[in-house]
Amino acid sequence: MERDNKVSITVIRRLPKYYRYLSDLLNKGINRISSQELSNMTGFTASQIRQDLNNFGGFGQQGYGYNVEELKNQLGKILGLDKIYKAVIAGAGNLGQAIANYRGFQDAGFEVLSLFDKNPKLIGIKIRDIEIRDIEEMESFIKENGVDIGIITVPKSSAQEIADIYVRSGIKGIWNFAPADIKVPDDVIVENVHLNESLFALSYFMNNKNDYIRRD
Amino acid sequence: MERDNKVSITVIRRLPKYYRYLSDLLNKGINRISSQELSNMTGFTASQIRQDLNNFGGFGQQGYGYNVEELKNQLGKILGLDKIYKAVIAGAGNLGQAIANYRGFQDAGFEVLSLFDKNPKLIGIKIRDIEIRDIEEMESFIKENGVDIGIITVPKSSAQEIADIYVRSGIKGIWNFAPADIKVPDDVIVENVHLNESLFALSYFMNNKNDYIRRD
DNA sequence: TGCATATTTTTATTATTATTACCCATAATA
DNA sequence: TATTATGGGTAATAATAATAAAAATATGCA
Repeated sequence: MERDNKVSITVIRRLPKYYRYLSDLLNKGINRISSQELSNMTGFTASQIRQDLNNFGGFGQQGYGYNVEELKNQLGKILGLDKIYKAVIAGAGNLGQAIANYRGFQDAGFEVLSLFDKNPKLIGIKIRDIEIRDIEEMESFIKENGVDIGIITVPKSSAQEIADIYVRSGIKGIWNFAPADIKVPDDVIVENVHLNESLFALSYFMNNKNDYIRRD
Repeated sequence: MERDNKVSITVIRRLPKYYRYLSDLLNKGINRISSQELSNMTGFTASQIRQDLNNFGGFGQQGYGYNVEELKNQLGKILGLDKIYKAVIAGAGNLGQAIANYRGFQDAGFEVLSLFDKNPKLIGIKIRDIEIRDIEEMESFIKENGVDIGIITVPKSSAQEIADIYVRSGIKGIWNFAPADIKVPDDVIVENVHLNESLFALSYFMNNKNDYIRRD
């Protein structure tokens, strides 16, 4: 699916939100939606929504709006949610277990094959049928099973080390929860979830209610 | 600390990252840093860093750079990290426990006073001295203890219900992990952590390596 | 069925916002 | 004291979003 004009990251970051609302609509049995209605739901302007979607093709119909199911499927395809991803989690602490436990990711096509930890007390335990294995076995496990995504839920101090193992094993996507910026080759994608930064932003907004430009 | 010109959210979202790097530098005993060096570390341009910081005052010195400790303290004050916040967590599942367990938040001044859940099997258990209480007691607990921040780690279906309790109890800041957009009055700040959206974005980037404008 | 009118997307244009580049004053350094 | 480093401020550029105009479809009614 080649496109001439590259899409900006700000647009891409909105797509999952559209996708979520479309899923909700579909569950409610609604099969037709206008950009104006989507605007009311999401808080983005109707024109922005139309422009965002038009980056990827004309999914709408003048005078009609968008077909919910079709648009959801199209966005799913754009986001790559029509595929199955194999993932592993490095770090079987609370956060790693929380992710392993959450059914939502599996439903979206992200299957956690195994957790890994160095703590002998955790090794062998199963989280909802997902076994915790020795971190020493991780590299060979990834290679043998063709894992796509590596999740990092270890402490900051060993995050880079884990990232290096992932890269060595051929993983091309890393979901990083450690509060550190890890270094990887250009062809490996890192998506960070920096909870600290989110919490600090909340703190700022609470303390400076009128000193920033609000945009819902 | 009144300022004429409001600051954009994109700037504010970068501040916690600067703060993190400055903390790292301070821990390494480095007490002087230039915008160029910060640029090399963070990936933002030096010019952007200077402009971001200048929104809040001239913390640097021409010909010298920035004093790490002073800049860190100033950013901390701007972010509101010079205060102590009392927080509670609604939802004592894996994610709630993960947050309660993470020392980093406490070190930054965010103290979790209690977890709440409706599951009788969890009530009474302690996570690192933090007790899990019956969700029925949450409202009175918040009022009695003057809680500042409410964290939501319950399933999507009860997220709004919890938010309503928080609002009724007088909480002014909500950290929401449920994959839903909750509705609150204007004076209540909601900071969302939508893990689904982050994961979907990762999926997009993995599938469309050259179709978006990369900006580290 | 056919026409007039309401909707609603698409495309083009304009306005706003964000980022980068540049110059100058100041401080460090040798 | 000369040279280099560096941030602050301002101007220029680029990116993003909003607006307006245009085209296509649906809907209601005679």
